[in-house]
Amino acid sequence: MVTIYDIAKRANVSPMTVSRVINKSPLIKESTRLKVEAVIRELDYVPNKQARSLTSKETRLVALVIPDISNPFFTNVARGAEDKALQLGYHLILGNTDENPDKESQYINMLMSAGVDGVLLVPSGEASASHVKKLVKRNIPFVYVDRTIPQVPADSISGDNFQTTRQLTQHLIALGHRKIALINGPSSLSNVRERDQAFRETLQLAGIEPNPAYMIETHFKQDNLGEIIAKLVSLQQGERPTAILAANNFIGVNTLRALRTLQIRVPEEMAVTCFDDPDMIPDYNPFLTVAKQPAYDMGFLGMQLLIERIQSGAPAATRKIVLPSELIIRSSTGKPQDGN
Amino acid sequence: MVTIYDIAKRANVSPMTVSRVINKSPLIKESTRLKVEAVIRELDYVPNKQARSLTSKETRLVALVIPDISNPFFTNVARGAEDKALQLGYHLILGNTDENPDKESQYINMLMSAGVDGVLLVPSGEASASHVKKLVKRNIPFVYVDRTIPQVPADSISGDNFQTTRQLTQHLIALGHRKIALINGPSSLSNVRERDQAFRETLQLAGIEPNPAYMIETHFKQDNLGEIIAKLVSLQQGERPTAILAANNFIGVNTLRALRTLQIRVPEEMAVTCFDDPDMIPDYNPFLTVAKQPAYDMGFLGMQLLIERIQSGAPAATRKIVLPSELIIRSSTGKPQDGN
DNA sequence: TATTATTTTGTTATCGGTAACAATAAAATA
DNA sequence: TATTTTATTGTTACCGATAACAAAATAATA
Repeated sequence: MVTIYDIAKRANVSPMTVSRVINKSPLIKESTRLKVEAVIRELDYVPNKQARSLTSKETRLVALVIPDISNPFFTNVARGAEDKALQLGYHLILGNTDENPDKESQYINMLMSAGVDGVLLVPSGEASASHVKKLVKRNIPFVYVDRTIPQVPADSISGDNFQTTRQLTQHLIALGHRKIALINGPSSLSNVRERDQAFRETLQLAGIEPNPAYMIETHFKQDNLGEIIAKLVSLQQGERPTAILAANNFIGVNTLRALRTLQIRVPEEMAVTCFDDPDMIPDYNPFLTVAKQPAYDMGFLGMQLLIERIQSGAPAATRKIVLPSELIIRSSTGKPQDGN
Repeated sequence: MVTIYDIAKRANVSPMTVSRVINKSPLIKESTRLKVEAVIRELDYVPNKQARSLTSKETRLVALVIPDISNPFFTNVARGAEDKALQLGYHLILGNTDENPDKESQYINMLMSAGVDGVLLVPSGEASASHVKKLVKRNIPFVYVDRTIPQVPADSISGDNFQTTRQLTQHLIALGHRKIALINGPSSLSNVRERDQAFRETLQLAGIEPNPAYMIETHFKQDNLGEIIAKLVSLQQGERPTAILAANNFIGVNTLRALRTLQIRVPEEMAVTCFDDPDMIPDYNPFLTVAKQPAYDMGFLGMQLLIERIQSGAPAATRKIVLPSELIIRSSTGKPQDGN
């Protein structure tokens, strides 16, 4: 490996002078700079970041810890985060937690050891608090994306869960639905709690009393919702919900799949809508009515917040950015059938 | 930051002893090991990888350089690569090139400086040769994924372009199509050349002479194919193709979009099929007939090849893995209409 | 118990850079 | 020309860990 010592010898200067040239120090004579630069090019020298980090204390590595890159929502978050990181000269390390706090904890440990300058984190629940505190203790900046751990304050960027839930619920109500089920994620997630609350409030504002049988808690992963859906549709005639609001794209798709198995037509017999588009490339065969959250922007802006913190260009107080989402009405929602 | 020196002082041993404990050296007395481990836990010590890398010459960082994580094909590659990397104790750095050789070159430079131990690369064309050679020069192992640069040999993992193209083409021929257009990527990509060749051969084997007007070269990015498709369908009556084979998912989707704009029905007036499923979650509203390449496996196995090379557990000769794909027949392909 | 062998621990130098200070060369001033 | 400033360059020590060798502590043997 070519080092500054090799360059120094060949250019007949001291290593320190080479270091100064590399770092564009202004107190270098033009002639020596040219001489050194020539040798650098000649030997194809690339500075060793490990050695630099040892004194500078920064690695220019940041991590993005998300549940699953396969979820199109997080794919877009990742792309946004990567674009901003590249722009500011940082490298992005990717980690999938699968909503598993243990895996998340393992990751955080590895990342601290790898010396990342900061972390963009989608926490997997209350259980994340303990390892997030480790980041605080080590003074490693981090930014919450999509969800937060209220006990451990930090900058955050997320969708407007209240506005979005209201929008989707009101869309269904406006179509005439009054028996609406909410299939939500685990209540250990802050965004889940907000969606739950907004859902209840919106119903009540419309004079509909929330029905506990319609409030279902599951998780945000790819999975089989057969039982849950079967139970819902097997409710007494007149009790069966006419619409389902899925709290994320995986739940939305799994709901459709379960309904198909049960041979229940969408939207005729059951309207379905969800948070986040399940499609990366939605425009060729759009079907689901969704509330599309600005995933790319969340990643992009989140990375910006993070790097500002890293470079201490951020105010002391934690910042909270909430982005609105867009309701996209397609064909999975319609009026309820007569008799319901 | 807590260092081995802090641990050493507190445990009344030398730093070297601490180092030995951390590295599980067998020549440490049980009692001192326990004593040191206690202090390590007490002070919440995490070893500094930068310092380690300085002597060990390895960072346990690997990079995945792909065109665009937003393409579901590469999303799956990424997930596979990350899973394997984690399993073997490596961190994955993600880079999007957007099929742009300059951006790719910039990345490779940054990655070399970051000291990655290896690179999983989807090269963006012949122009990649120059920066790939830099990796060779620096002795940084890399593995080609999906495509290769034949001038610069290295391990590779890709789909079976011949078998897959044959499958798709034969599927169309079996349906009765004889006028089939191939909308391919840029011929600077090895997989594009293979698909082109396999397409011609399959046609000829069926006694169909490839029509130059049906062989179109574009690129693999999200884009508007309006003009290209308009030109195709405006061909003389009896000359217009009845089927389109798109060489990747983006082209497939863009083709559908352009056909819809032109109000041409799929599959009645035009059958459409493509490489790679455009859907991350395809099972809720499947439409496109596709040849699904095992993207996850490509990432997973590719990472395995790479890390074997890094740890010099690989044979000297370059290895080439070719994976078969699966034909998924859905509703975007059908028999050609009468009169064609 | 003295001596040798074996365990276990400590010292020193090094990895490739850079900060802090020292020294030299060139330019400005007396 | 001698002296002071200023512009450049060089030296030394250190970042945190580890390899290579040295030394001390303990156990085994005579």
